[in-house]
Amino acid sequence: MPSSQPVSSQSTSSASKFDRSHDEIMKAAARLFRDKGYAASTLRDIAAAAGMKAGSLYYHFDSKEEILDAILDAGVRQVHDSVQAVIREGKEADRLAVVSAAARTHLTVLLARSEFTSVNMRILGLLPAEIRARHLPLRRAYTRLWEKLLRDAQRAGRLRADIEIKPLRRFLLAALNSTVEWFDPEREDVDAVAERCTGLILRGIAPD
Amino acid sequence: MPSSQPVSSQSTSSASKFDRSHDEIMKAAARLFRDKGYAASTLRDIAAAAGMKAGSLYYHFDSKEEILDAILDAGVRQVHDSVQAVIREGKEADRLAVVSAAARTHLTVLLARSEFTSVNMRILGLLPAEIRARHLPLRRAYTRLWEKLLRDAQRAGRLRADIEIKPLRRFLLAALNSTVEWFDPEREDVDAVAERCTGLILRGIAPD
Amino acid sequence: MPSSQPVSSQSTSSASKFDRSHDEIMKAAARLFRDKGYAASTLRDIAAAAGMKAGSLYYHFDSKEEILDAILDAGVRQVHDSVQAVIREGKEADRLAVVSAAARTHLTVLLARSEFTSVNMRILGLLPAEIRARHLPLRRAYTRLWEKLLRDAQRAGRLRADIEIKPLRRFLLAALNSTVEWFDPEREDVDAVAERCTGLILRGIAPD
Amino acid sequence: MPSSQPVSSQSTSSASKFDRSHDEIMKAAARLFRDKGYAASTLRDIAAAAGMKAGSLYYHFDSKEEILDAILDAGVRQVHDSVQAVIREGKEADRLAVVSAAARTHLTVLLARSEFTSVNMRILGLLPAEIRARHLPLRRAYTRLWEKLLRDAQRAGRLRADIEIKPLRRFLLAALNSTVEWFDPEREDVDAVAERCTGLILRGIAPD
DNA sequence: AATGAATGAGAGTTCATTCAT
DNA sequence: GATGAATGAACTCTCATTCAT
Repeated sequence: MPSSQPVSSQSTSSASKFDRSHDEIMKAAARLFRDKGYAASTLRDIAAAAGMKAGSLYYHFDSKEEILDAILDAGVRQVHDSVQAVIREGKEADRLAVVSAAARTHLTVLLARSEFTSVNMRILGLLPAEIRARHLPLRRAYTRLWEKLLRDAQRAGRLRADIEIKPLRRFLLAALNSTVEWFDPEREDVDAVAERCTGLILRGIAPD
Repeated sequence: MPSSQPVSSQSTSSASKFDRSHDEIMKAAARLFRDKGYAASTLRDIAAAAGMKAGSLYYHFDSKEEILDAILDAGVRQVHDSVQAVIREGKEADRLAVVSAAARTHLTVLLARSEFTSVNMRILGLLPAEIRARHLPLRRAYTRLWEKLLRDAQRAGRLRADIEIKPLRRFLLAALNSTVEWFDPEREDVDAVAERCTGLILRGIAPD
Repeated sequence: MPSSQPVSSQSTSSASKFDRSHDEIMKAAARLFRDKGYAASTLRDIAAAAGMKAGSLYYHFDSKEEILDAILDAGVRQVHDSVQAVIREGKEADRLAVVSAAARTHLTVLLARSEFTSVNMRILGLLPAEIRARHLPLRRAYTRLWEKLLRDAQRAGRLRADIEIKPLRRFLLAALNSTVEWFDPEREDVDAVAERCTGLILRGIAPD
Repeated sequence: MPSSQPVSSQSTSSASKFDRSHDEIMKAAARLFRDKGYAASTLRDIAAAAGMKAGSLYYHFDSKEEILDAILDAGVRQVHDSVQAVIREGKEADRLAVVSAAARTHLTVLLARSEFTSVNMRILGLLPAEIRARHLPLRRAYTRLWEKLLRDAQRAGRLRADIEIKPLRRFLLAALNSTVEWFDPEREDVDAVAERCTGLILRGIAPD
């Protein structure tokens, strides 16, 4: 049962000590989950990375799984909301340009803005079915957002007509998410990567 | 120190008892590692899936890590050799057609032929740096194979001239590998998927 | 790398909970190691004897071997310091009387005062060379203490002149240590045993 | 229930393959038990040292414990018989000289002639009470042999009158056995060691 | 709000033992 | 006579979790 406690992306100084620790834990856990996976990340690791001892985590979360839930939840919410905003803003624009903008946004949130979104993309598929199931509804909402976007583009004649939407959406998002595997924020620029990726997705590799 | 004991893809009845058990263990472990990750897969799980008890695994492997090493090694070797063969056969053919064929082969091995290749693609990035390092040389050989293939195509004018090879290779392989996340062998046809993927990669989603 | 945390011989009520448990574990382990050997003593045995569960030992020690190290270290330190004190006090006394007093002290520490010293004497020789090597320096310091003591006595003409020091020291200490094999604190008096032993060592069994 | 299969001290070429393997196992096991203790010596180690595989041991012995029993048994029997022979030969001789000869013989068997005797001296005290109990009768026979020898010497006025026999026997044998801890056959001569030891035991360390 | 100290379940691993070949 | 292959029990060790302080 993922809940939607608003995760303060930047722990403002006005936030309570509780909220700050809460965020610290989630960020620390997210980084570990993303880098080593859920099972391989111990609560002692997480606590240490958050500047406390393992037992203290239980003041903020009821279990390791609850930390994971909070992270997964926040991660999907963040891309979803960001991409939805872009789509809304693009109401009048060229449909293909919106697809392109949405892809760029997805990549930006994934690679630069949220430590939570990348956790989703990287480890959700490896988690126990039971946990995954809890997060399906939210994921579905996001995939439906994309399928609608793509269907609109196709209807507007801005997408190759012979492409089936659902498989396309799957491939498209998976391809975007796969950047997580090799992207290194210290060596690369998110915008440049986004530009390249969308370019490839729109026009492919073959010469015209 | 990954070694290259040839893993008999199908345990023939002629193989010794040792070889059959050895293969059974590797396959069982590969399936579990791919589905739940390395840390979350227990030796008891693996043994049960291979039809034996946990202690018996040690007659065949010295440690859990050694099982992993054998799997990762076999997985890379298999795609590498398959794709290399395709490239060799395509000596005279159109360079872009060879890229397309290589992609199809990569996908086929990944999704249908080898239980070991998919383990690589799915969990290598989550493994401890120390383990990952052991398998880097082999991975490098495979990525170099692709980069050469792509560079040749570009020189032949069969690839958009403005694309940088290394980032392209990264995105291309990651995109192909991402199919592992959603591909369901019981509901989909590998060839159809390969066709769609290569189509998208070659020409993109935008209408001409 | 044996360290020298002072082991409180009697866990005073003023000691912290940690220190009390730490000592309890060392004492329990020492008794078991001495009676059954290192390999035959399980962590469950030790934990039970110390009033806790196996896993809890790891809050106090990093491994079974570390417990052993701490015990061996404490054991040698205790005889060494006790005997050294006796030698210092005997500065002015008859050299042979000091040897005799040192032997008595060695026996007293070994049989009555320290649960750690007897572990050394009984199982050190059976431990893996690697472990033994770690404790050699400390052992050496103790044997040198005795050799100096004996040499001084010989120079003072209080020891048969034809005896070689090193072999004597070896035989002497081994003979004293061998009492551990049969001494039963419930049936015998340490002082009486010490008296008999030193008598035999000084004058032998033959009538004058 | 220790049995008395005659252990061929030197595997004569006339011995059957069975007997040779049987002896090989006992010797290999004895060396390991003496050097590392019973619990720390694995059947795989023993088998390897005897030139076979673990499972093969069961063709010769029913269990690890049975190997131990055979070794302990043979060890005591050997010193017992050797010392008894010396005593018999010394019927007419000076009682103290016989004690001295017995000690020399004990040391020779212990350090040079039998790989089985030293096992007894080194690890019997660490074994489970249940095993130890099985070998008590034989040990008793040996200690009684010595006590009689010493009592005779004392009655003949060749032993200090104020010495109690039983404690003396305990100390004497333990002291002799303690040589096992430091004796190195490659660096020392058994006879020389025996000479020194008996000298010390007879006359002590103090000058006359 | 956090920690020190402990726990119990289960992890990877070892090993005496078995048995078909 | 001996081995290859397996087993089950028990080992050392890890970890999520608890709770008094």
